[in-house]
Amino acid sequence: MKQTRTNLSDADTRREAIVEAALAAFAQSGFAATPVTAVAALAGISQAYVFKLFPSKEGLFVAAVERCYERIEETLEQSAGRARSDDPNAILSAMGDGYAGLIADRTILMIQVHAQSAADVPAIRDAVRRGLARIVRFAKHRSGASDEAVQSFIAFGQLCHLITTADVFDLGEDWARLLARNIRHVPAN
Amino acid sequence: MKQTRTNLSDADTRREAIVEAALAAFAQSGFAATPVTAVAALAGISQAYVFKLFPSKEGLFVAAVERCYERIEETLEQSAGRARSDDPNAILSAMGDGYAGLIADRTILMIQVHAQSAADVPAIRDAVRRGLARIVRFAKHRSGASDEAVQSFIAFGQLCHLITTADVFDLGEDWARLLARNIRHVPAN
DNA sequence: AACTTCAGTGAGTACCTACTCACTCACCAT
DNA sequence: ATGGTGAGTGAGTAGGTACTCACTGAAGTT
Repeated sequence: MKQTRTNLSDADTRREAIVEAALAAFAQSGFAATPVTAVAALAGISQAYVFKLFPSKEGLFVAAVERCYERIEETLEQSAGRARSDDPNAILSAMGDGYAGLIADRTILMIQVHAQSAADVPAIRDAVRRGLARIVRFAKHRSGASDEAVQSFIAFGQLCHLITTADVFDLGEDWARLLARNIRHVPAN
Repeated sequence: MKQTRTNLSDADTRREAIVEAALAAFAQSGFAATPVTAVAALAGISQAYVFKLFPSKEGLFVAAVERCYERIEETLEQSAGRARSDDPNAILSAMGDGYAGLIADRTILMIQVHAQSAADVPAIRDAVRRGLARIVRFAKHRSGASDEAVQSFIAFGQLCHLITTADVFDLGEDWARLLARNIRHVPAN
């Protein structure tokens, strides 16, 4: 029995730290190209202990993807509360602002891109589906916007991912300006 | 001197075959997770010879990405010719139809997704940029549509990629139908 | 003091993979 | 025949990486 702490046990604290490190590490190089040692080093522990707390590299990646979508939903929720009116489009727009801030450091954005790329692994594909389901449902019900508006919200989010991964912002060329027009972009300080 | 053939030399024929094999192999597992042996096996030659014709795995992948965007541009061009009217939106719509057919077998779609995921490699990021530039410029000038319409064309293309990688078509759930609404989808044969 | 529990690790194992190199073989010109 | 050229490969090398396991050490329990 462990009731000396009302907080998480030490192992759970570690698990948290590892997921956080996994977000950062996998965001950099993706699922296949990121060794578990990189995650362990970032978390400041041995690689062996990572495998004691997570069943496999795949399981660790799935945990990171889940955390990623949780954080997106939280962010949408908070920013929806900051909308100036109850107009569905105003709420969606506020969510867009919040999301732009969230992905400023690219971590959450790149995890999604890498997860999409690794979605041939069934467990990863399922995690992406569950995450998408959460976000789409939340955006729809919280904003009350039309299906078309929510779909467009997601579509332009994907465009934003593309622009960011290819570093098209601030490129100056005609096609680049066309793509990036009116896309919210918070530079990563 | 080699002028007994007006066609490609044998080495160039091989190069072609290898790029074709690379498209298929990399589309399956992505850049990092696809060994060059897989490409070689698919092309029916030894791995050593692949490295004689391409400088590195990275160079091979870049060649595949370039081929991918070439094929997209060709497809857009052909399908634009089939538009029923000169109305910009009709032309863009015809391009969308053509693209939906092109990505039916997922190869061209997945190469783009994997390239985006591997875009931290400078040469790959540049290939993506060049490809995007071609497509955006072509779509804009050939259709004569507004910047907004072209941007939307690309954004919904990205949404289509997401839906496809996560296998959301035919999922039946509310959020899945919302996302896939009016997205062209040609089932793979 | 003896025992249990649990966070944590060093040092493997077994396998994979990018890339190289010395070599073969078929064909052609002289 | 002889020698050159270019397609093509078998057999490496060097390094990386997912995952395992026997172990340590500290803290609590009895």
